[in-house]
Amino acid sequence: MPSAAAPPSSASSACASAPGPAHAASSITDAWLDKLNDAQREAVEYGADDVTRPPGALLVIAGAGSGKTSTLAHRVANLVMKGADPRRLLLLTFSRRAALEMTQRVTRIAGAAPGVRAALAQGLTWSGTFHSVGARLLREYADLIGLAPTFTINDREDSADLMNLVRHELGLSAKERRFPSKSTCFAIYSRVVNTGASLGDVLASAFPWCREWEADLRRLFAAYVDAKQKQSVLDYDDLLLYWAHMAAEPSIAADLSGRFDHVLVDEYQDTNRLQASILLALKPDGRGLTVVGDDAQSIYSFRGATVRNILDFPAHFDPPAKRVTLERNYRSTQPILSASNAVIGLASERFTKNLWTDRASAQRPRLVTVADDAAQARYVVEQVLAAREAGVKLKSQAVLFRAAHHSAALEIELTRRNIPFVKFGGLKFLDSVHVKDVLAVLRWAENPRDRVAGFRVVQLLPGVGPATAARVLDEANNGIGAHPGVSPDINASTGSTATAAPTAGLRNTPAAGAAAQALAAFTPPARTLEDWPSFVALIATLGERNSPWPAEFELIRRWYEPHLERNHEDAAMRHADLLQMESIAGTYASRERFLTELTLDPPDATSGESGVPLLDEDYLILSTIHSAKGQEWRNVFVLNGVDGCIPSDLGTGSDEEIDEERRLLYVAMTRAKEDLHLLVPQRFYVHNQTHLGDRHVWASRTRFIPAELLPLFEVGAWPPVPAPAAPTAAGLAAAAQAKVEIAAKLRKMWE
DNA sequence: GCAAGGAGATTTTTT
DNA sequence: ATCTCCTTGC
Repeated sequence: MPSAAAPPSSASSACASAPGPAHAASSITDAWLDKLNDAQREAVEYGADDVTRPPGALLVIAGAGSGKTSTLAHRVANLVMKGADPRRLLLLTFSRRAALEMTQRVTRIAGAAPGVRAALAQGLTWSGTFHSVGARLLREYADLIGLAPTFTINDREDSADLMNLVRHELGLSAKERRFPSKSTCFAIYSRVVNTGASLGDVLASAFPWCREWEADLRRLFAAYVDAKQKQSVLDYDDLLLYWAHMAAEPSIAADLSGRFDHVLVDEYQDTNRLQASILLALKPDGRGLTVVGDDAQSIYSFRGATVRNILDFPAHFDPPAKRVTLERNYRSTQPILSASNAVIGLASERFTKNLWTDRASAQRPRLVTVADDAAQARYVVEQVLAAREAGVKLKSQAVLFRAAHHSAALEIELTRRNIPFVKFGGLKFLDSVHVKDVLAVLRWAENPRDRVAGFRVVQLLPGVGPATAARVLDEANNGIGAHPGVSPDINASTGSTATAAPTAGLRNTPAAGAAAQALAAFTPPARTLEDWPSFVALIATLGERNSPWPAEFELIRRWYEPHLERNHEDAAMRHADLLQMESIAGTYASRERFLTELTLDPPDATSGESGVPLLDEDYLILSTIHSAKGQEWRNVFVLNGVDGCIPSDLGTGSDEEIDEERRLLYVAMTRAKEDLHLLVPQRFYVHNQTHLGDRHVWASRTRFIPAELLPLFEVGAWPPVPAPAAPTAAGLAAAAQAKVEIAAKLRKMWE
């Protein structure tokens, strides 16, 4: 086994000293690979005979349910068995969930060889999302590229808030015609960064209604970048952008790419240009590079992901990348697969894979018409309970939907019936005000230049609004000064970071101390006087780092309590959240780790009113289709299979968008192993859509299942036997109409 | 001049 | 549930 003290860059010696596992493993190698089919085995063994000379690039096209994760895990395990140093493997996955699963599976698969298992357990350290790996590398190289090593990371909301601050400073909010909202501005900026396209092109293709603002937006983005650098703050895109520039910098590139012998990427169809450029910079000739993906499951183009990455991959290299296609599906029954294949077969762009399975079944996927949202919820609950009676755990059943709020009615029904569930996607625990407040205090303590955090924190005090907060922050900043290492060139493509003098990086203690002193000297408004001293004391304590890590969190929570109670009716519930967070905080090694990892890998589940179910408890899965990627369940329910939901009203602008919505339905359907239910509510309730108030919308079956596909489904209605008084479509329309009219009359009384 | 609270509109999907 | 605009009150 390689000695733990070996520096990462001394690969060959580490490998040479590790003949044990390779030899011990070879005797069992064949046996454990026998479970793989020919294509999988080809992908696993490609170029693995001699791990000291990594082979050219490998592209694995892996259809839904074709054992993609397992194949990737086997490949990693095989490389390690053949002597590759696990610490020199870079494993990039899409989500934290996927990263975790990968690590576990590799460990399990390699478990047959004890030496390998031990090597993996402590060695497979470079495994994570692009963003989290980027953050780690940037902290390591911060001094070399003029970043403060204590930089904090803004999530999307924080980034939009910063965009907003900058927008006000530039006076762009006071235009006669309304300027795009902060989140739109940020979305445009992010798209430019991630696609590598020009601002003009992005506006024309994705934000045509903002074209008139191009010049102002350009000014805004320049100021935004400037603000981030002055504040030592990075947004999500920066983690990739700085990484890409760093990897392209000759003085750093050799060291950076030299530390990884093999780079393996999962879900490659969901990467964007910027991520592809990082990979190419790390492995310019493709040696040691493996990417796995499925063009039919590309569902993140709204984030700049492009299928072209996967389609163009082989031709990037000379000789072209080796290509292996996995077409055998191990997950679903034949009827489910046939229906899914038919749906994706109607895409305007043809996909070449033809998934097959030998899992026969008489049960076709069900296409169930229900009256409305409420009936849909009742149907799901009854079917779920019936399946559980028959021995199917709640955990093996999932309900999938296009948009997070589509499950609202179902959540109410589940809560009413006391059925535990966990919801993935949509609003996060971290998005709630109280959690963000507390995190802002932490972030401000960690990085006193972080204006968004400070702005938020100071305004928690009664009597402090935007104007006073701005004055306080200006005072505090005067005491700190800009980070000396700021290199304005880093965002320019020609940026020469070589000139950026390495700095020791301002440790935040002096900066935070200076900020605290400025606060103490500040004269707050009269209404704030009472709360000021304890606030200053808190910031000073955090700045001096007088209390050890999780205790800091408790200090903040105790300080925050009165403000929480003053501002929120439901303080008790929110307080419980904070207590829960406090216990989570204890599981992180330091304040910095806690902040970084919470921002990059937020806990992605929220649960029903009854609180988070215990891990060993059984619970139903609710998930957006996006968050369901890579998962599988025995029974799957897809909600709202109607036009306007899938495809979403907002995603029907272009043919490409429609095809992406189609792939979304395909992804949803292919999650099911045994039983698939597609729900089609006839009537859809829209909230606050017009000034007339709420209204019902008549929906029709999704255009992705046209009449000619119906034979592939078991078509039916629920409840099966309509009650005698069941309203007709016309009756329902009349009722809906009457409701609106009565509501309007009642309002008229007071006009 | 500024903070605070209310009304009304608006909300896909995520690292 | 949140953002923005508007009014009221200090």
